[in-house]
Amino acid sequence: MSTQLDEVLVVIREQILNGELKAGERLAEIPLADRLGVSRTPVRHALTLLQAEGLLGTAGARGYEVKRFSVNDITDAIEVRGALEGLAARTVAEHGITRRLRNTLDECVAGGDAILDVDTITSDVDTAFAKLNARFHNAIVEEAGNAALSNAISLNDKLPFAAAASVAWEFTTELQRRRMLLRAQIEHSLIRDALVAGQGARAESLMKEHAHVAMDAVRVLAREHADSDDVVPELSVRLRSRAG
Amino acid sequence: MSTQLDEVLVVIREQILNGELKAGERLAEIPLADRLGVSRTPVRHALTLLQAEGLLGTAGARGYEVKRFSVNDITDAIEVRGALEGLAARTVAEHGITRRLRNTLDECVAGGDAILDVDTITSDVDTAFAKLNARFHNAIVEEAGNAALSNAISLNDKLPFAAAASVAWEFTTELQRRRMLLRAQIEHSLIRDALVAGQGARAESLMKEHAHVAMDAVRVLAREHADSDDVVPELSVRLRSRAG
DNA sequence: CACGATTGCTTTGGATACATTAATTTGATA
DNA sequence: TATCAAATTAATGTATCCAAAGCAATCGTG
Repeated sequence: MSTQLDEVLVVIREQILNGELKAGERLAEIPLADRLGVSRTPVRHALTLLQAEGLLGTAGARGYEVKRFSVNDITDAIEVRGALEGLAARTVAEHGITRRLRNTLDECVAGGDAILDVDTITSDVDTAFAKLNARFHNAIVEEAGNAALSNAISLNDKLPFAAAASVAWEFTTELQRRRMLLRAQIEHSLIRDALVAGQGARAESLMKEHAHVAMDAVRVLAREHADSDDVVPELSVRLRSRAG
Repeated sequence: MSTQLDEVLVVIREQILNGELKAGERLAEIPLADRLGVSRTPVRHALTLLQAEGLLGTAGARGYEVKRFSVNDITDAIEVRGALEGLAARTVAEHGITRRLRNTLDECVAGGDAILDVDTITSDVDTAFAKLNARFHNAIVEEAGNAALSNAISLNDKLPFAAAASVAWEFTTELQRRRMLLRAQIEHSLIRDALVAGQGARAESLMKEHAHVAMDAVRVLAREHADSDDVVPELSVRLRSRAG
């Protein structure tokens, strides 16, 4: 069962991502509440939470405004994810991988091989790969069993395009898509190997390097907007909708 | 000017840390609001934020409860800080240290030398050192200029004893205190050197290792409670009050 | 004509009242 | 006596109302 607060939270997040709420735009409670058809109460609540998430900043002495995100802001957030997931990978390797995680990772790697064994990388393919990718990353983080780490990652994942689930991009050429997915798949396989072998330092550095797949993808997609703030809507239209 | 929400937030945080609100205790809005002399509105607001901070968990389908923190939870959070500050240090080293940061770090190191050049480490000494320590760490993180990173660190710092400012402990012996502070001071000096020399990998690994000072301190202080949950109040009485 | 102050309007923060949902207790039946 | 169901109670979620704090605009004065 979903409360109004949750819905408002989700809707505002989406509207920030798809550019319906523009960067720098001031968010007043009353217009928002009217537009969403609820009272000010859940809206106010949502705004403070979104500020805590880093999607909103304070607008002067009064009210909030949508934060601007440049390409650098996005790649910075992805690098943070790399550092955190790197710690997760090292922890898992040092504690010894469990049978359960081993199975999950094997499934993800095998599934990735199966998905990518096609002639042309259609948009369905990278949508499917995105799911596997998210499962792979989440499994490792959970297995680390570090609550503070999970906390930090889930906060970071709320920033635009920082989440590991954001791999499914609308690349312009099929070659780009293929190369990025193959690279990710190979790295997944290596990370699994390092975890199985208990190679903590190697797992960590592989995972940090692995974040560069997403960083490079963002840079390629946003090349022409490198210095501009507010590339979020631009990138959003190129992020395949992965509903369900 | 401080709003009611901010005050309530601070008060509840403190009461969780000093054990006035016990781990596992269920937090209902009305009693809390009564006790704090405000309405339910700011209390509800604060509770959701504290949940986002990781200090509260959900109690079944309804309401919140104070999270339990074991020694491992605390050291885990400190290790997360190490990973994040490690990234900050590497970033700063790779971008090249600014004159401004260089000055700040030099001041912190020199200040630490001066503070520690005494016959006996009184409790005032480590209180003073804690201030310098916080300044040292904050300066590096800020200089990295990564908003997502700052975000993640400030979230993590809200977990019990995870913040770099939590170095001032009530150790039982003067020898323990001296050894810990000297170790921290030496590492600060090395980190500064690595940053100045542009040695990114070294700065990162030094910073990660540096977090182990705090981890070790927590373990020593909480040795007798290693397995118990809810060591937070126990540690809190041993954390020197650093008001001002 | 310009600058400042006062007044009025807009907007946010807080409290209270109302509705809705979960939990607990009591009663009835097996 | 135990279990299940229904009803009552308690607590949460939402809306509206009230007060206080900014911001703007207009009017007055220098």
